[in-house]
Amino acid sequence: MFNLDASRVVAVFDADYFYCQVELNAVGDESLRSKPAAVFQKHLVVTCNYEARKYGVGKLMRVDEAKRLCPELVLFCGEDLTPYRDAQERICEALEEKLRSLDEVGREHRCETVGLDEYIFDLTAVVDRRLRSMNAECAQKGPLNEYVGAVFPRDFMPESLQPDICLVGPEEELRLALGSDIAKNMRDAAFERTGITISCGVGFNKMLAKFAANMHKPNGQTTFVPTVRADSWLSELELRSLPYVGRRFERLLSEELHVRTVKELRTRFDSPLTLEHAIRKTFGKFAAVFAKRARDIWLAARGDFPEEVYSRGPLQRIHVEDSFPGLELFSAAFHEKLYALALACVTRMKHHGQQYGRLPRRVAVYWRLGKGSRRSRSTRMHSALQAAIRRLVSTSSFGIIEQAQRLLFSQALQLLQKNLDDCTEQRCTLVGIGFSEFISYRHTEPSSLLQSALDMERERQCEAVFLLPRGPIAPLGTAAEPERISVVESATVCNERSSQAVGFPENTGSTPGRVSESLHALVGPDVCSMCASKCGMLLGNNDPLAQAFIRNENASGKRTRLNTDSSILADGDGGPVRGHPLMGDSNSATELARQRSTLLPRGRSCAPAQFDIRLWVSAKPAPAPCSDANAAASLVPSSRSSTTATFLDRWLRSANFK
DNA sequence: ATGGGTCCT
DNA sequence: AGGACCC
Repeated sequence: MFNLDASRVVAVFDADYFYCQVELNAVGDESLRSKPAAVFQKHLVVTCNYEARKYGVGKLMRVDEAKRLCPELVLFCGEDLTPYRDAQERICEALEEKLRSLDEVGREHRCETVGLDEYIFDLTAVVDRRLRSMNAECAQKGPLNEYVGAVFPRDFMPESLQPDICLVGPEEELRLALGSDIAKNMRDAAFERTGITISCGVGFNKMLAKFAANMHKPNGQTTFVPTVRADSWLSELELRSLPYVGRRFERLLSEELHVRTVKELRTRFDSPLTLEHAIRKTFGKFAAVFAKRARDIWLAARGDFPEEVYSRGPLQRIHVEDSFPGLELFSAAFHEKLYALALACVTRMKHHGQQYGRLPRRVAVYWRLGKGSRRSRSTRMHSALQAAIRRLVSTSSFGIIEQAQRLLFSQALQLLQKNLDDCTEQRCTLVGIGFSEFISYRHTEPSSLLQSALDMERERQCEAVFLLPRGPIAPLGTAAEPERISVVESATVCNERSSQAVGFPENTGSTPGRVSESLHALVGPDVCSMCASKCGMLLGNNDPLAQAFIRNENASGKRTRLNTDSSILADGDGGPVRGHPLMGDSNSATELARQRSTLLPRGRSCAPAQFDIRLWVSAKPAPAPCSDANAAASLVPSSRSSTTATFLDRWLRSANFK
């Protein structure tokens, strides 16, 4: 029986026959749009519209087969994903903006994307807001569960069976219904803006919402209501239908544990631990990997899937590849492919860099020999290539793109030769080039981060909120600032990846000299001095770190290194740090520096690359009743949050981030 | 399979 | 770097 967490409402949006819809929208010819159509890559149909499906055309079918089934099939080549990425961007924006407009307090919402055509939103906050105002306004009217769109299982199961029994309370059902209304509005908004139809599922978690999204396609919407019948529907599924059960996992579960269906898994393992132990005992070298999923799978088999909705983070890799029947390594044709890929990769990098202010540090090559698996090698970019990409992104004159293309081609070729020169003339069936390990040289995120901080403060419902894309972060300085909302900004230098891995406190020990050094090396003096001014403004002139940084910049203008924490300590005058929202009024500068220096990981060289701004909002619950009324009053100054808000508002205006 | 993506080990 | 997962 279901025993699921019903505290969230999640919507999964799935654009219908996505590539094909994008292509059909792009052609002017109205009459073409009603014809059977498909998008192919190489010899495969990768997606097709419902007209084509009537003929039996399907995904991953060979093009010749599809043509045979449907001679008048309209075909589009979809090997270049640019138009689909553009469409994705516009759909995401439309959905996100609509949700913000539906939110009574106008908060920003970021979706999670899966592939290019799937968008997932956590609607909980908006739904709960609505519920509260409904309760306030019309508590008398009684619950009105007006679902928008279809409802599973009610609308999908024969009526002849006994009445179904819902497994959650009326308020939970109402929350789903509110979610379905919000989702419908979002779909309509996206269609108006982009002309793309989207199917949608609403449920208490990503898994149930995804099941629902697949139930009424195309251009349909379904809400998954957990009922007795829904539960038995779920129990009949094959394990492969559960999230994270792929081909390998399915095979191991079947061969080693003899479970094939959700029902079998439910009855065989009465707790996540028994499943985990069975996996560890029998899965051999895969034990470690799949044992970790045991709890998720066990819960998923019961309709519960606690995984949160991840907001879309920055891209981790930009990569282009091409496959072919077989090309002799390092032949002229092979070089031509590689050269063309270099152009595609550099072009993508240019757009991404200009839009998000990011530059890559590593370059990778990918290849496949014969029927083997895809291999890869990566290396740090040559400085000439780095410089070329930097110019590519920050200037607009012609000729630069070709130079970047040539430099990328040459380093990719080198990398391939180093690893493949002793390879005896095998057929190469795939090559690819990619950039990774990005650094930011300009801020596009902070303004939305700040907006979120303001939103959160208005809402006051969070105990602790971190505003990084992902990953747990321990609160900083909570001991020193109990029972109030505070906003902390900090300059951080770190590689984007390690910043996510390490989290906030460790990286707070930024050493200004390294900021300066790496910024100079990466983006040149112009951007560097811009960052310097922002840094000073952000940290406030009372911050010893900022002072040291600015002094360092002003005095030398180049890479003098202010490298040790002790030098920062020495810079602190020990006086009170006033006006710094982190420290309040009671902490000394030396204390701040001490905290930071102890937080800095010893001997850990995380290549200082990114200059980043982090915000930290924490709203502690009211303190326990205090017998001393004066002491209580001093702990919780009611003006504090409005001071913070004012500070933030001012900051937002002055920062002038775009 | 295609041409991408993600995260974890 | 490779291998699991996702579309």
